[in-house]
Amino acid sequence: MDDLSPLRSDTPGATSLADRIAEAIATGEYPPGTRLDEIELAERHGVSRTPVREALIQLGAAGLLTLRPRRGAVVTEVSARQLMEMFEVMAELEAMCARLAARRASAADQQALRAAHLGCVGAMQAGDPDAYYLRNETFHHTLYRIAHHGFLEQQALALSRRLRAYRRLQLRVRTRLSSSFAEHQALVDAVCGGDESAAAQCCREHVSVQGERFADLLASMAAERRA
Amino acid sequence: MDDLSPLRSDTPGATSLADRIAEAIATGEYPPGTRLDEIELAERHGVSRTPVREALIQLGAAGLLTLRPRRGAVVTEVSARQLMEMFEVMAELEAMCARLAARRASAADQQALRAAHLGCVGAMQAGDPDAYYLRNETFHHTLYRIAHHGFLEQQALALSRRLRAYRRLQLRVRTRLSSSFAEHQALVDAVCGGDESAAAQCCREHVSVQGERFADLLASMAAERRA
DNA sequence: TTTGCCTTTCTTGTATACATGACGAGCCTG
DNA sequence: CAGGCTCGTCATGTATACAAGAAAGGCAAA
Repeated sequence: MDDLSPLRSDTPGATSLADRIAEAIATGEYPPGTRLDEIELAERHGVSRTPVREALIQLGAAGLLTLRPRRGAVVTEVSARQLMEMFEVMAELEAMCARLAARRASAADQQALRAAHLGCVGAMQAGDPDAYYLRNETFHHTLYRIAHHGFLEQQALALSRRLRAYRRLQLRVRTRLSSSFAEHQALVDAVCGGDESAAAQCCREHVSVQGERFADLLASMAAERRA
Repeated sequence: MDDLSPLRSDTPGATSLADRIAEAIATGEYPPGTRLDEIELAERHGVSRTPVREALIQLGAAGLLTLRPRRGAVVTEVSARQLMEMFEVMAELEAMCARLAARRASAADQQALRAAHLGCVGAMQAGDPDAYYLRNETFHHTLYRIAHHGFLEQQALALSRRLRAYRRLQLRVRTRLSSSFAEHQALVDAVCGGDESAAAQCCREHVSVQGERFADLLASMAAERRA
């Protein structure tokens, strides 16, 4: 579990209130459009409204919540179009990571990427979607890290967090897993082979495909929710 | 003046407290490393500590401030390396904007970009650095807008805000103005000519050059400050 | 019955009081 | 005299009280 925002808590064990709420959003406990009541959150977490408000503001700044003055906080609803756009930017950031990784990754870095990829494969073969979700996240985070570009890593992680709830929905689409594998494999090969443009292109396609699938899924879910 | 974060205030005239503090950071009133005292800010703005804290948290999430628990908020200090990295990501985002703009910009959009460019030229010829700073900002914001990609525009604006204080320092480097002009001109031509890759490449170079110059400047300023 | 206004209630926004941890000054000791 | 420890002071973190706007429900009039 990665913590929210650069201002990381001093005590590694204790996750911040904002993190816990973000986690609840990511897991779908608070679906998009859910209105978050400050008092309820305060009681649930055993604190007063003040820290709750501060957490909500943080999440609002991160884009996970939409705060309307005097009207409370709701989990940000993103349209299919917006989601596509977010995935497009994510693709570009990851492509930049891939390009840099192909150029800069050390042998150990390459090994880490391969290991993360194998983790995905294992989870896929075990047919464990939850494990795959986590392994896949690790794989992408590994890519960000081995680009050796601190700020880019931060930005990629931030956007990745914001898309987390939607990425989780990917688990429902069974066919995505195997095709995702092939795409990861190509990326690993390109990065380890030092082929910058191939790595970048791989990434763009991989994430873009995800974006399209998610947009479809979201649209169908929205229809489902209305029914 | 653009407002901070997607949660924009309801009353257009009234700038939020966070915006005012951000402005003070951008203008250099609070240089990097400055410690912001909650009580002092509260008194200065005629409010209590609560809204001040909320503003600080917002700015912390945006990256302008670094909040350490129990140790207060300081204006984020970025190293020359970090600054370079931020400009590199900015370049990539702008390149994406340029690529999209070259593909999607309408005649009116192209006209708007040309107009913004002429504004820069006018300010440059008038020898008014402050005006140039504003016109230049408008030019870039216009580019973001005519890419017709809402989320990308948001991201670009956010990073642009974060770099604002450093962009302002550009004014000191006299020679930047004229070379900046040529770069802008090339970008305008590429976008209006619909040449995606040329537009993107232009942007990357333009912003990267800025990044390098700023890194130099920052290093010299840091040395100056220590003396 | 429906529509518009008013009132009521509830939530958010702000202020203030209190608790707690950090930093520094001063003292004691080696 | 130097170094470390302790205590005091102050800023931050949290809780609570109060103010004010928004939404919902009821009442009256058409």
